[in-house]
Amino acid sequence: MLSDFAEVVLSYAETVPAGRVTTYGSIADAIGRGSARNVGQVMSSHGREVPWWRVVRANGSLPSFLIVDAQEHWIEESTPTRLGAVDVAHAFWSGN
DNA sequence: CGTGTGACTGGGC
DNA sequence: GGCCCAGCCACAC
Repeated sequence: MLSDFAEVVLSYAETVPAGRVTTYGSIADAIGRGSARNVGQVMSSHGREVPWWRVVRANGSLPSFLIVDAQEHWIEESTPTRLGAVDVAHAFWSGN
């Protein structure tokens, strides 16, 4: 059973288009609930059901145990990256 | 109801 | 560039 909060976070993640990314803090901001940490917690427990590689840290990175898999997706979706992390300045998606 | 926890973040040094 | 720290807030105990 997912909490309402988790459901909102996951559905937002689903709306991020391929080749683009959004950040933990931005999601919390966009949905008007919780904080970046909460979003991270949701991704930790339920991220497997959504395109989790399109949800990154504010600096474009992800925790080490995911970075390798994420890079494969980024390459496949032509997401702009730089030094192994997403180039947030170019790939950031604000819900538009 | 109090505490601890965390795929986080921005600021200070 | 890096490290440390306080603030953040939903959730499980």
